[in-house]
Amino acid sequence: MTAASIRARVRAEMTEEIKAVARRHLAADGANLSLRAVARELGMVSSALYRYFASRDELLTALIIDAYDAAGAAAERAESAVDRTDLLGRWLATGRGVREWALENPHEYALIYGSPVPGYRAPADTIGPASRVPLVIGGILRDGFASGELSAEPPAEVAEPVPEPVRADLAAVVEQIAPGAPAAVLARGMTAWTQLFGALSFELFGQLNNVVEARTEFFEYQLRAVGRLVGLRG
Amino acid sequence: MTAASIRARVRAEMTEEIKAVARRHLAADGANLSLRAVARELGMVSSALYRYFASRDELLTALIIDAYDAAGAAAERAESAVDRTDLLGRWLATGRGVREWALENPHEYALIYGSPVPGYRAPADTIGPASRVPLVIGGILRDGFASGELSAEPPAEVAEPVPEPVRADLAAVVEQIAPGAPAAVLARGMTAWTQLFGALSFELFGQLNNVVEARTEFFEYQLRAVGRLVGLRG
DNA sequence: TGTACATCAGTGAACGCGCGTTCACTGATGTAC
DNA sequence: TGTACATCAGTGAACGCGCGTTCACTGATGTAC
Repeated sequence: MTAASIRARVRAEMTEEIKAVARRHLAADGANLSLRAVARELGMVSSALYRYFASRDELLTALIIDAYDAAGAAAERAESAVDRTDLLGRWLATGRGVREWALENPHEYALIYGSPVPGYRAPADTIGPASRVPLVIGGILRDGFASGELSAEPPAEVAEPVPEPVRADLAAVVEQIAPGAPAAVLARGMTAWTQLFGALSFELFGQLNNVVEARTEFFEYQLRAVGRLVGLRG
Repeated sequence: MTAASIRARVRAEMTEEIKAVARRHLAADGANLSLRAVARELGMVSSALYRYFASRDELLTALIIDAYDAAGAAAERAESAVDRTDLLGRWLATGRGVREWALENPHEYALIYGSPVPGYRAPADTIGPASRVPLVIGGILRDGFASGELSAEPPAEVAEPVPEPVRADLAAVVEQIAPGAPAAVLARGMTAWTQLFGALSFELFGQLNNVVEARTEFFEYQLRAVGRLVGLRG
C-alpha cells in the first residue's frame, strides 16, 4: 500500500468518524446540528472540520445521504431474504425492515422523513439514495405484474380509478421503478408506500402516544391491510 | 366596558399579535424560533415578551395548540357541509379540508406533524386540540356503524383481522372517538387517518418532488382508495 | 539512499454575529376611599 | 370628584452563553530527483 493510499484511508476513516459523532448529535439538536459541538467531542478545533466538509450544509447532506442509504439497505436486506414468489411476504419484510431501522435510528429517520430543515436545500445527489426503498417496492410490483398475481384491476371491492393526470405522472415513474407494470398497479403501490411512512411517522413523532400502545401489532395490521388493497396475497 | 376589561382585551390582542408574528417566523426558522427576532419585528425589546409568555417553550406550546385547533376547525368546517348520510363524501371533505389548511400553513403543519422539536416536551393541553381531526373521522365511523353501512366486517377482499393487543388498545379509544363502533371499524379508520397524514407529509416534506406533480389528483385518489378500504361507499 | 520541496491535517485567534432569560427601572393606567 | 396607591406594560443593560466561517500558521508526512 502506497503512502498516498494510507493517507486516503486515514482521511476516509476520519470522515466516517465525524459523521458518526454528528449522527449522535442529531439526537440532541435535531437538524440544527452544531459543527463546534461535533468538533469539541472529537477533541478538535472547529476549523479542522473544514478539511473534511466545506460547510455545515455539506455535512448535513452527507448525513442525509447516509440515512437514505441505510434505510434502503435495511429494506433490501429484509426483502431479499423472502421467497421471490411470496409477494405479500416481501412487502411485509420491506415494511418491517424499514421500521426496525427507523426505531434504531429515529433521528436519522426524522432528518429524512420529517420536517424539511429550514434554509437547507437538498442537492441532487440525494435522489438516488432516496429511491432505494421505492425501488424495493417497485420490484415487488414488477414481479407481481409479471406473474399475473397483480393485475391492472385492483381487488373488485376497492377498485378506484387512477385519475388521468396521475396516470401521466406515473408513466414516467414506471420506467424507473417497475418497468412493464401498468400505472394502476404503481398507483396502488405508491399508496402503500405512503401508508408505510405515514405509519412510521405517526409512531416516531408521537401521534400514537396514549392512543395505541401495541405499536408492532398495529404497524403489522396496517401493512397487511394496505398490502391487500394493493392486491398482494399471502 | 370597565377599564379592567379594556386592559384585558388589549392584552389579548397583543398576545394574538405576538403569535401571528411568531407563526410567520416559523417559515424562516422552523421550530428553533427566535424570541428576539419576534420582538424585533414587533418593535419591542425582547424582555417585553415575557409579559405575555413565560418562556420560549410556552410560546411554542401556544403555537402548537393553535395549529391543532386550526387543522381541526378546517376538518370540522369541511365535513359538516356534507350530507350526513354521504359517508364517503364526509371522509373526502375531511381530507380535503385538512389538506387545504396544510397547504396554506405548511410551517404550522410541520410544527405539529413533522419531526418533534428537540428538547421540547408537549404539555397535556395539546391533547384536546390534537384530537379534533380524529374526532371528525370518528364521527363518520360512528354514524356509519349506526346506519349499518359500516359493518364490523370489512370489504371481503381486503378483510384483515385486527390483532388482539390492538383490539385492546382500541377498546379504550372507541369510547372517546366513536362510541359504539367495534374495534375493527376503528382500526380501519385509523389506517385511513394514517394514510391521510402520510400523504400530506409526503407532499409537504418533498418526497413527491420529481415523482408526482398532479398533487391534488393523487391525494384525492389516495383518499378514495383508503376510504374504500374502510368500507365507505359513495 | 538522501535531501529539498510540496502537500495536507490540524491549531488558535479573530470576526461578526446570534440567542434566552433576569432584573431594576419608568411611567402610564386603573382602583379604592 | 379628587387623590393616594397598586398594577402592569414595556425599557435597557447585563449575564453567560452559543454559533459558522476565515485566515495565517506549524509541523508532520509524503514525493521527486
